[in-house]
Amino acid sequence: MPGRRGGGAHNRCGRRINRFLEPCLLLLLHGGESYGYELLENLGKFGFTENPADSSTIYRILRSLENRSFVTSRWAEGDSGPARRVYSLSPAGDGYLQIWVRDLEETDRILHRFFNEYRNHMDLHHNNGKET
Amino acid sequence: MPGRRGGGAHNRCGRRINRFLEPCLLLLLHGGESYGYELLENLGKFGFTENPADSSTIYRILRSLENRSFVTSRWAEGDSGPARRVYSLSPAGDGYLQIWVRDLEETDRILHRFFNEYRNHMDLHHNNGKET
DNA sequence: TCATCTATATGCATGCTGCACCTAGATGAT
DNA sequence: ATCATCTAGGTGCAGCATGCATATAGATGA
Repeated sequence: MPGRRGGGAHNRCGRRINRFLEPCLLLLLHGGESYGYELLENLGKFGFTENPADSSTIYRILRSLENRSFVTSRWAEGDSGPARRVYSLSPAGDGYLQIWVRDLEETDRILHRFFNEYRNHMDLHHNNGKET
Repeated sequence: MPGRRGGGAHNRCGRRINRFLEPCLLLLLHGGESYGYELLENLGKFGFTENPADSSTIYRILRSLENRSFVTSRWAEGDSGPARRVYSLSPAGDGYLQIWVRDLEETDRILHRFFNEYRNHMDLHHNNGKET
């Protein structure tokens, strides 16, 4: 299948929560300036199964954050290897991270309301669920 | 702005978690057969802010579930109003709901790993966070 | 007849994301 | 010198998910 191109989001790994990589990157940058390639490696902390995202997504999110003035960037000569575009969190970006956290907390509440509905329902019907 | 059309996903209400309406509908249908318009009203249980989704999304998800044999449908004359397309959960659909639940539990773990990273980081830097 | 509620459905635009691919500097091996 | 490989950043494309606008149409009551 050589013509097989694109294919969209089959791997739901990074897509469970919409734009989730964005707050992860903001949080990493809150710890100090960094650049795309390094951020990509540090995203492992957030414990997705395997590597969290394609590099293209990372670079695109970083540019998007810069367009909205949530980060700033400068070119820096690497000690070794090609030059790096180093990003720093701006005060506005810090505020945006706070907004993201509150948004994710709301997501968490929604998720748990679902779990409650589910358990409630399964308790009433007390069939199904796990017995094979 | 009369020409303003489309506009995509500005309202992130239903989009926090990807395809989240699907497991909600499956859970509702686990409680017994129902139809689009009624399901739309019952989605309120899941406590999104305001109404959870556009009706078009609901109808499309239901057809998509039917294409994958997770639900079956039949036409039923309403006691009042137009005919309804009544959906029932299939055994495969029940299994699919279980898969969704496990998937959402994984999403929950990822979310909480983020919260842990966040709190950890903010504890260390013990500035920022909430003091205005 | 007409407005309104119920009910289902389609068209379009936009946003997000993964895969394939491209460019290019640095580094070490052959 | 040439080449493979690692580092680093980036673009193009396709596909999916979704909200808004709109269309269709039966039922109901003013």
